[in-house]
Amino acid sequence: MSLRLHSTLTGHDEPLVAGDDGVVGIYACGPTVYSRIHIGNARPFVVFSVLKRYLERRGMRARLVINVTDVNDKIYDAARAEGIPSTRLAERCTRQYIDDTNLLGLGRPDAEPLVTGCMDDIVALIGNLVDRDLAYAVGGDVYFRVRAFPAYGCLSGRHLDDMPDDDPGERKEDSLDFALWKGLKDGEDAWWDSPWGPGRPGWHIECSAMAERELGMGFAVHGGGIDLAFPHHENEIAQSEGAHGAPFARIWMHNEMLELAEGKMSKSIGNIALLVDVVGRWGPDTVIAYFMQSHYRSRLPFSDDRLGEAEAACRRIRNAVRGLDRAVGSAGDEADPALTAAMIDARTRFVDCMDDDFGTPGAMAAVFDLVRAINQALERGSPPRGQVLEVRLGLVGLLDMLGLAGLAVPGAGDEVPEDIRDLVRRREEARGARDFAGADALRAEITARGFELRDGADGPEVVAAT
RNA sequence: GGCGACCUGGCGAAGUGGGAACGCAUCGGUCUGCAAAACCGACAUGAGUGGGUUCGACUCCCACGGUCGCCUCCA
Repeated sequence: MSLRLHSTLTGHDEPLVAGDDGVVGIYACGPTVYSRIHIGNARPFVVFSVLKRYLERRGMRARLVINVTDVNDKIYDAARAEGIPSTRLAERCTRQYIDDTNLLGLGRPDAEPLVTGCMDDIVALIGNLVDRDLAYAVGGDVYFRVRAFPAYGCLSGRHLDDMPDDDPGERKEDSLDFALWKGLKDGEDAWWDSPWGPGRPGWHIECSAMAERELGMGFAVHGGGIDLAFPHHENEIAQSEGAHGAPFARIWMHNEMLELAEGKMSKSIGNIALLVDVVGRWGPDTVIAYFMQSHYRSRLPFSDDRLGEAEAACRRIRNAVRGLDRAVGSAGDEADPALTAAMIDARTRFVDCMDDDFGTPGAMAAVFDLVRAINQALERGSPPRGQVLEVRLGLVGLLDMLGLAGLAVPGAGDEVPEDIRDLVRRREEARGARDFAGADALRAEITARGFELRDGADGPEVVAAT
């Protein structure tokens, strides 16, 4: 069974196949760096990072490329508003983007090209298109001649005849044509030389150039938010396939948008929640679980309630791991066959779901079924140490494929300070003396300090309140 | 106006032409000095509405209603 992914290009699930070098090349459009990224921007980062992770855990080789757009009108505007050079703003925001996404603990992409670092590739690609008469220079700008590329519209299902036929303005031959190179204008403080004069690349050409440079033509997966399908990805196809006469990307994988009560989250609307704030408040595991519990092609409501549910779900998994860790010490000697069966069943269902268009919700469901089986087994008796360790390893293996292995790691919050331990001891003494009023006062004190007391059969347990 | 998606229990959310996963919440139980936490169990005779195809549809087709996205910057 191989992994299949839904492609926007065909409207169907397509088999994922590695390139000739055995590597699955994945390119995802990254952020434009003019402010901190919001939680919506994080969705493709999480989706494609976890996709790569899953492929590698399944023994495939994958190369993930997520670019950084560090030249753009919005960067000029934001820098002007701040009164600093646009290059400085872009550098600062790029660093923040790296810092913020690092908080997720999903690792870095294999390559994160900057537009400013690929100017030669971009100029060469534009030159190629001009040579082929697919582009024309006029007054310092260069435009792509859309009607000269017959397949235009193949990705978004649009037909040229349906497109609005506006006034093309003074420079463009046709209103549909889009800019490959924008000549330097007043107020722009960063520019590059080109055969057509000083200026900067258009928004779409950069991704064509960077994807080809990092992955070659005909790579496996090109991704990004569904809102980029048109015109951005449509234009990328026109540029790259126009220049080479060869397929650009085989599967176009688009994630849906985050949704708020007021509509989708967008910098333009201003209803944003910054990734750094969301992760800071809920922690990386909750944020990743929040994404993984819905399918990447579904719109996903964003709210405190949703994150709160994800947190509760994470807690359920953490508790099962804690249960296993406790069971290692009190192990019996009779293996629990139902537990082993549940382990195998969960792994099979997990992989089936993941292979079917990256079905992370079904994969999560498989994890929860295993969690219940673990809890039931531990309630029934004490499985032997070997089985406990095997199941723990299996569970962590599944979590790791989703980027959630952190749920099995005792967090820093689990380290209980000595003064708290002392309060617990004093409460136990009070309880032993049947001084329940004193015991309850001490419990309130522990709670007030941000810890949660859990009385169990083996005595009290203290964990950091979440 | 053009293109497209979606409508599943209180909420979120999957899969599937023939038993409607999973999570949250709720309720019942176990545990406890009492709680909390944790765990266990229960929880949609039904999938926006109306037709059609089929032995049989939530799952396919059509219509209607509703929600939303793209068509301009957007993950």
